[in-house]
Amino acid sequence: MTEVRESKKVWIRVADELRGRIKDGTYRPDARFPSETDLVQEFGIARGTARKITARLRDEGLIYTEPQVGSFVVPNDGEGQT
Amino acid sequence: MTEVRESKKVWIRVADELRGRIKDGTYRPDARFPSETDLVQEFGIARGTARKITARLRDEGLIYTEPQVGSFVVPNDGEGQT
DNA sequence: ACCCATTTGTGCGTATGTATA
DNA sequence: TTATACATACGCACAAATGGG
Repeated sequence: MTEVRESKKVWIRVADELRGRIKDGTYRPDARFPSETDLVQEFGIARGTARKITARLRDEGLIYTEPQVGSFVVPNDGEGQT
Repeated sequence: MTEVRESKKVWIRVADELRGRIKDGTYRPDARFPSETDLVQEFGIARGTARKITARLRDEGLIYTEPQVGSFVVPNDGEGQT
């Protein structure tokens, strides 16, 4: 045991990674954002943690969620707007 | 507290029961295996739990699943195969 | 071809138990 | 005690494919 996890919280690290993907265009506006299950599988985290992460990104206004449908990247690049 | 440690987990208990039915011949080779809904009703469990159980039995090679059709007991009891 | 019930696949919402730091 | 994290478990909703009439 005694694993360090880089002394950073898992949800913080994953959220940061996802935030980066949105900003660098890996996840484009209006495109589908990974489901909770997707995040669980890709990052090997618990579903509760995945929920916490999407909730956070939603709170930051980066994605929006449609219940029973999925989450999507918020349209609006965030720059070219006068 | 009331110590109740009968292998608590629901999915473990139900999976064990179903595994037994396959091995004792209650569910015969090639016969239809209960659908997720059937398991929900018979054992009073949630569908997610039923899915987890069928996934497990599938992983054990006891049943196989055809999407939109159902699950079936794998032919071959597993006895000596020359 | 069409409807309809069934069944699996998928996705989110919620709660509880356990373990760890 | 609290926060984090994972596993389990229940609920609800919708899509797509299959199969019987």
